[in-house]
Amino acid sequence: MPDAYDPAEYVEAVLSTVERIPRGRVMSYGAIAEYLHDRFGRGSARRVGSIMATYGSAVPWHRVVSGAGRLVPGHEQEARRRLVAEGVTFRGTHVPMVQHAWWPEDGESRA
DNA sequence: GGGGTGACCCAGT
DNA sequence: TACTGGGCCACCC
Repeated sequence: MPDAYDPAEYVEAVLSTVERIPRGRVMSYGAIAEYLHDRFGRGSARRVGSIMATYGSAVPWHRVVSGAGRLVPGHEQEARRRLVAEGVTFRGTHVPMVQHAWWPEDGESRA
């Protein structure tokens, strides 16, 4: 398909995806990149991280963690506080992804 | 146009 | 379990 790819649109997609993460669930940068890659044909975990660093403040950024379940660098305390309040369990300093990982098409009765 | 950088990820040691 | 190296891709000098 032709290049109908619009950078601003990709940013919107990332933010809107993060907003859809339910309370008590988390998504990794790589998962978001992979999910959006199906529609945009582009994108990488690094790009998602970069976008979150710039525009993340407008969305539930604490629900986005690394693939290994580590919290956002520089905001670990804040992120942990919010996640615990939402019922997320911790194993040491990281989130057990196998238990809390979420996927857009899963658990959401699509509108 | 070229090179450094980053809220990443995976495999190998 | 923790660290390292290579790959990745868009952004910013």
